[in-house]
Amino acid sequence: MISPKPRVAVIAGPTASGKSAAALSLARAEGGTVINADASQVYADLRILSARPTEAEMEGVPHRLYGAIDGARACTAAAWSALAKADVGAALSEGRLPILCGGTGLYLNTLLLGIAPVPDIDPGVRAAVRALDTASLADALAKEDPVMAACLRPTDTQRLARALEVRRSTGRSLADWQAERTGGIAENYAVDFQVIDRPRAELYERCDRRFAAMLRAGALAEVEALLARGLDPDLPVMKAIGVPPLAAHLRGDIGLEEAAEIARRDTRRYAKRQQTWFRTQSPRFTA
RNA sequence: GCCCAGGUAGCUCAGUUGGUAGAGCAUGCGACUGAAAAUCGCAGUGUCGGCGGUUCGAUUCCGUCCCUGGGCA
Repeated sequence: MISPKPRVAVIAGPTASGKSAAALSLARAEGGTVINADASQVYADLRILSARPTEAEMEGVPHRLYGAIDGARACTAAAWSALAKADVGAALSEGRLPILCGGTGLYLNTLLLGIAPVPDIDPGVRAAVRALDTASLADALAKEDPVMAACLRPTDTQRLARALEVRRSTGRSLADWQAERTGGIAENYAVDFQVIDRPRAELYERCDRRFAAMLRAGALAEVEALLARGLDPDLPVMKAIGVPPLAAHLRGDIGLEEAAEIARRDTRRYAKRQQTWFRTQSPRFTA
């Protein structure tokens, strides 16, 4: 006797495509709980700049993982996945439809398909690795893990650092770890995966308009408050789109219009990357 | 009206001691396994302001005209 798998909805797509609105209407129609799948919207410090839905918009519909993590901490794909997994289960046990909504493809793939079961990295190792510059990372990795070094470009700072910290902290190559993927939930559910997209020009226009609205809504004050915390500039919150240029403006380094220009540009680039991701990296589920 | 500085890729500019040109940014395409709104890769484009002249050959030298900016009147 096979019981039908519970349904889990996923609404993915590039930024400013209208995912949140789509998730809301689905949630209202079917009694759902919206679970954030966006790497920046998880941070409490980024309400405006991450385009988190407002209290008024969320009215009457349970929302999870929006602003759930303090900006002083770095979320990760696996950490988010664990939280989301719990919220999916909780929603189902309440008889509600879990609706994963967001634009971070890596997070969604981690939750749905699993990820290499690499243990936590030793903090000392991590600190030492991240202190290295790109060339040193490439050199070190070539010596300590030639297999991974061959897989990566010698300019890809972030992946080089990840590969090196894994090798040093676990004694195994990341290539070995990645041969395995664990923790994916897709098999246990009927995944209703949909990508919301729009023509490039229209999407870019929406991005531009939305950034102007963010400024009107107090984006500068949000960045000012963030800066006042004196956090490590390498933290994800500090690197979210719009934060670096607005911070530069608040420091008096660039004009507001220049800062806005950079933020709009970065948003457009990001939207493009997301379109490529969802086109080529989305899991295919057959109903 | 005169003098000076410029007119080269969508933008800002570099360059060619004469052999039809290149960076950055933008744009397009892509990669993506624990920082992913991150990190990284690839690609295209030009009547080199117009018209003449010199030359085997002019975007480059000369003349002239037009346009822009600045200065002087």
